[in-house]
Order: sequence, then C-alpha cells, then structure tokens
Amino acid sequence: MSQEPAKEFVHQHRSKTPIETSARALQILHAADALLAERGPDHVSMREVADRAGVNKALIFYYFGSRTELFEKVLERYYRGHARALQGAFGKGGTPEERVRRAIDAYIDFMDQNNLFARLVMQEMARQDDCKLPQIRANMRELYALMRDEFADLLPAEGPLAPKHFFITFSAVVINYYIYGSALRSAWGTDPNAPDAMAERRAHVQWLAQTLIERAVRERAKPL
Amino acid sequence: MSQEPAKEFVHQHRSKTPIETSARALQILHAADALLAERGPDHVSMREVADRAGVNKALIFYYFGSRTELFEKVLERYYRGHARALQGAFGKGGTPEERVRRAIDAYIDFMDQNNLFARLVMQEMARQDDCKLPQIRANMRELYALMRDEFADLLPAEGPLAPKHFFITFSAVVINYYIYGSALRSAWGTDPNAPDAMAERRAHVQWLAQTLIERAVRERAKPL
DNA sequence: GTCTATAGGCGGATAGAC
DNA sequence: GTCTATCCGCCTATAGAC
Repeated sequence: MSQEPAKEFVHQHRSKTPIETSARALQILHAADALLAERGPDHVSMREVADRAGVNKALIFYYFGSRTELFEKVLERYYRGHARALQGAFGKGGTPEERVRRAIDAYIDFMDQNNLFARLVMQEMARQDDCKLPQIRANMRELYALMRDEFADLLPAEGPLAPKHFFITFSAVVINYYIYGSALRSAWGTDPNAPDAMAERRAHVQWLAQTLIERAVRERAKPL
Repeated sequence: MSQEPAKEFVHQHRSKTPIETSARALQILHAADALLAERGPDHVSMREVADRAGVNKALIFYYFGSRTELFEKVLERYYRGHARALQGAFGKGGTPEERVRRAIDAYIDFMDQNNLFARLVMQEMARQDDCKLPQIRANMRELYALMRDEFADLLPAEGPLAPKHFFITFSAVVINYYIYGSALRSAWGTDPNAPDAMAERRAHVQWLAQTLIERAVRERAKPL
C-alpha cells in the first residue's frame, strides 16, 4: 500500500494539542459527522454543529480553523476506514470467483455500516466544480489502483472489458442503492433498507459479479 | 440555504403571460439551467442567475415567485425530455437482446446530450433530506414502471433478478460515468469525455447488458 | 481553552417608481 | 414588465474577556 507522503502541516487550527487528544475537538468532529451525513455539506451551519456538540461556535474555529477544514477532517476519517476495509478483502488467494466475491462483500459491508458516507462523497462528486475536495480524487485513484492490480491477470488491460470500466460499474452498482434510498421506497412501495431487501440487493450484486467475471475470463481465454 | 422565511401563503408567479411565451422568462430559465448544472443548486444564487441572464434580480421573483420554483421549472423541462427519449426506445418489438440494446442506447444518448442533468439529479438524490423535490421521486416511479412492464416477461417478478434490481443497476452504470467525470480523469490519466472513451464506455455497458440478459433469460427458462 | 459579542458579507425576497 | 433601492436574517469568522 502506498501511503501519502506525510504533508507538512501548515497548521490551520491554533490548538497546541492535536485534535485527536482533545475531548472537545472530538465532540465537534462527531457532531459534524452526523450532521454532514444527514443533510450534506451545504446544509449544515457551524451554529448547528456547535449546538449538537454542546460547545460554543467559536471553539470550532479555534480547533479547526475554518468550516472547510472541519469537513475535510471528517472525510479523512471515512477514507481511512474505507481503504482499510478494502485492503483487507483483497489478495488473500483463492479462485477469481472467490476473490471477486470477497471484494464485493467487503465493499457492501463497508457501505452498510457507513451508508451515509456514500451520500457525502456522491454529493461532492456530482458537482462539476472540480476545485473542491481533492481528497475524493486522491481516494478514487488509490482505490482504482488497488482494483486494477488485483484483477490485472483476469481482465484485458484495454478496451470495454478493462478494469477501469468494472471499477466504475461495481462502484456504481453498490453505491447507488444507498443513494437512491427514499426514492426507491416510493417507486417500489417497500422499504429498501429493510434487512431482507438489503440481503436481496447483495445477492443481485454478487450474481452480477459472478456472471460478468465468468464471461470476461472465458473471453480472455479465447479472444475473438 | 435553509433561510426559508416561514411564509404561509404560496405565491405563484405574478406574470399574466405563461412563462414559455416570455422572452425574458426564457432567458432566466436558460441561465438557471446552465448554472445549476455547473455548480449544483446549493451554489447558485439568484444574483448570478440574473447576471448571466442579463436581467434584473427582481424579475426572477416576478416570473417564478421563488428560488425553489425557478429550479423546479428547470428540472421539469429535463424530465419531459427524459421521459420522451426513453418511451421512444421501448416496445418496438424484436428479440429481448435487441430491445435491451435499444433501451440502453437511448438512455446513453440522452445522458450524452444532457450530461449535466445527471449531476443535478444525483445531487438531489444524494441528500438524506427527503422533503425536497418530489419531482425526482415521481420521475423515478414512472421510469421504473416503464422498465418493469417492458421486461416483465423476461425477468422473474421477485428476488435478486427482479426488474427493480436491474433498474438500479443500469441506471447506476450509465449515470455514474458522467458523475465521476473529473475524478476519473485524474485516476486514469486520460479524458473520460473524449469521443473514443465515451464509445468504449458504451460498448462496456452494452456488453454488460447482453451478458446479464442472456443469463437471466437462461435461468428463467430453467429455474433452480 | 472556552466563552460573549459582534463584525461584515451575502442571500432571498419585497416595495414601489417608471 | 422591468428596474432601483432596500429590508432583514443567517452565515463564517474574529476580537477579546475570563
């Protein structure tokens, strides 16, 4: 795993103690986390964060410097969990089918437990304006590299069956289920978040993955 | 932008002439359209819309009543085009494979031509807060009904291979390519919007669709 | 470190002249 | 119909007391 080179801290927050060791800062971080997931970055004010955290608004700026930096810190924690969850699932040997199944399961597990994270990332990505949150791009690059290496021997390097397309495809198929949420409830008349509905979706994705990987491998063995 | 003053009364726009026939109103609509797609609903102010449209800010409220109603009007036009494009592609006979291919092509064509629309819808859906824009849910319901009817004879009504899962799956696989945009450019080192890249993605999705439909039909013929 | 108080800007929306 | 001028609330961020 290639870690980011430790960046020089152009320390924005004025606290002497690091954020991780301050109880107050953690309260703020958790409050921001919850609110971000509930309403999205554009619908959360510092006053609300302060209220939920039970601290004064000014303290947020003392610890985090600015609204943007606070939200970046929240995302950072998610990305660490994300990378950890997926790295654990890759590269433990087995048949291609087993490897794919494990990777998908790990991905879905993570989203089940952090289903609000999906919304956050999606909201940021859906904006055309690139300049915000380069973290997302960095994370995507890392995740793509992980998958490309893992499946380099199963898929052709180029063309419509290249790993890069499956990367988008699986990411989309997994994530969007959580994103669509309440819109699905309305279209289907049933609750997409009920345990049996979630299990059924997982079965769909796994069926999809097995079907695709089987044919992709077959075609790679005997190309056109 | 949660600074909605709790207005009791609902004000329609005060214009006597319908919006479609007023040149000024159309200017505003087009400016709002462009800005919405570029930056997302939360990052567009009425001042900006007015500036780009070359009209006075107050005129927006004269024609559309409120910020929310203006944005709803923009979405409405997209949804009409969306429904039209897809209805044209469905139900023209042929083998299941041909029908699927046509539907996917039509969907991708629409997104190619309205690739900013995808961002808009995604941004709204990614929010947990349901109460906004019931249009999105209504459209989704309609679209789902369309697809369910079209493929009722090909897929089992229930379980992991039901139309409702393929609905999410295809929607996700097509749309997210446009959403990811610049993040992909950074991960791949090539331009995902270049004509050959778009053609390759289309080939991927069609390959995917054919693979899935083939196996789904096979399994329906001889269930487990 | 944590608070109170406030600055200063921008946002949506309205009133009313023309 | 279209504009000028303005209101007022909420926002991020800072100054400074304790």
